[in-house]
Amino acid sequence: MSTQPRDEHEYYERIYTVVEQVPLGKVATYGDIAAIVGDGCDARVVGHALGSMGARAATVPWQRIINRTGGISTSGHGQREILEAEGVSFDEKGHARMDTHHWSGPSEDWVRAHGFQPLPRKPPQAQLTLF
DNA sequence: GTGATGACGATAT
DNA sequence: TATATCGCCATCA
Repeated sequence: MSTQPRDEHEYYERIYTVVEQVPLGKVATYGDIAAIVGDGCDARVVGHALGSMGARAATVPWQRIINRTGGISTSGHGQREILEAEGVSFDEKGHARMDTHHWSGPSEDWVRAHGFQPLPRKPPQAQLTLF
């Protein structure tokens, strides 16, 4: 089989499923969602998926997905206001406090149950002034 | 099948 | 830390 048996539409569905796992008051980056979905999924694909779901937006917390800089990539959708209503704090520069509201990722049990990939976190001591 | 686009990420300066 | 440039992959024309 050169081509994969799964439907192309399921590729986006997979992304929506992961995004729905983001709890209230938490935010995740496009890269994080892509990493969990795996299968070569990238941050750009996640952005397109969220913009192409249409009616699915009513059930998918797309507003909790922001770029790696903690800024809002969208405009005219009041995404920042929604996040503030969710309890997410923003910096004076318009950047969300990723250090406080960054989603730790889904439970490994959930990930394994759905056949997804764990969230590969970067080494924490790399930016800590461990002296 | 090729080229261009896009709700991005990482690295370099 | 912010800006600039390249790279990444899927979808559309």
